[in-house]
Amino acid sequence: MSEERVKLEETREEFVTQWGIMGAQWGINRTMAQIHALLMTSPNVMSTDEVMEALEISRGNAHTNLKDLVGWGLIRIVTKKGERKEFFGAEKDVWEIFRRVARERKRREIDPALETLRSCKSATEEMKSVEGKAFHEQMGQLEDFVSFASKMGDRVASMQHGKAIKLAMKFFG
Amino acid sequence: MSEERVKLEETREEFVTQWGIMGAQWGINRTMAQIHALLMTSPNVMSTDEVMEALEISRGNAHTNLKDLVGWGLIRIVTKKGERKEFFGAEKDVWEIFRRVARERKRREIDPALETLRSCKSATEEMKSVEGKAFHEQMGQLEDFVSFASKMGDRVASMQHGKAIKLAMKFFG
DNA sequence: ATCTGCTTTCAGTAATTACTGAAAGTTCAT
DNA sequence: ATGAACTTTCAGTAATTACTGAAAGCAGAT
Repeated sequence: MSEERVKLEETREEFVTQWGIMGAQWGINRTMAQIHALLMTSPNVMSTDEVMEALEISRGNAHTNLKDLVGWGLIRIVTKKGERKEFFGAEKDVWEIFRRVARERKRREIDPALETLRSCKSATEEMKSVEGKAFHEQMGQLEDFVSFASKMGDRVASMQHGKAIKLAMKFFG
Repeated sequence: MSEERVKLEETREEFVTQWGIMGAQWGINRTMAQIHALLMTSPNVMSTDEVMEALEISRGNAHTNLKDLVGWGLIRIVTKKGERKEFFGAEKDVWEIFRRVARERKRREIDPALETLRSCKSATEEMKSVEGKAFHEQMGQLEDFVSFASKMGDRVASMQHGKAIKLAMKFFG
């Protein structure tokens, strides 16, 4: 039985590591992704000190990344009565995780990018040269695509899990 | 008329900068994204030296990132007859860009991550403890979601632009 | 007012990632 | 074989990003 414990912990570490790598590839800081993985697979909420110990990181690092994760809406602060310290628990439902990430990335990254595309498009609105027209056209296509994808994302992210599944079925069927 | 040139170049720089920022946020190296932006908005193919000059970067840097972009299928090498040197031209169709990025990210990042999820899932297959079962279940949900999303991506990416638009219309309609 | 237990900040440092530039490699023409 | 015109590599360096740990801040208990 304790053998099982050991194997579980090993497996969990494998997962934490891989989730960290994946996060890094997608522009999320490695530690943040690892903390997320840790909490996602923790049966109980964890304190800052527990996170520090599990990942062998400093208090400052743990603190910053925990608060960032709260900012992304991926974990929540839990206070136990009688205890002064904060505990953290992760959202475990994958669909909900997806929705929150989608929403935040849109807000933080897509919207500003769209702003630039629009500005570049309108700055070249009246141009007469072939180059100017081509550039304007290219900006228009990018803007259309990005804003379209963004709207799609919104739509999907605001659906209930069940509805999304149904829609997906149509797709494959 | 030359005033227009100046404004166009300024605007193009704005775009190159923003595309670089966006790339960085999505885990792509800034310079690579900037070169991509530059070539996407260039009426003609460009040589390594022209890219170096336009972005004020070294030969090594230009070379590495140009070749990486070729690896992603986002730009192609063009050789002019009589000329020995290589020129580079970007795919400009946004749908095609999307398809290629989707395909590459799947191959490079999603598939390996899925591999780990499956391995973690099967390593905890037979566990009897509550923690073991919960972990196994969580891996299963993640695997289902990731592989589902990946399949969806495949599907969309292998569609013709027109078909995708139709599908999207159903969606909004 | 002071202490205790915790959270937050941040200057300094470490680790990682990206870039430079020069040298080596390649290819083709003579 | 030699050289010209390019491409490729890579050791060294710079820039960026992430982390540490100690100090400061804060809130409730005494």
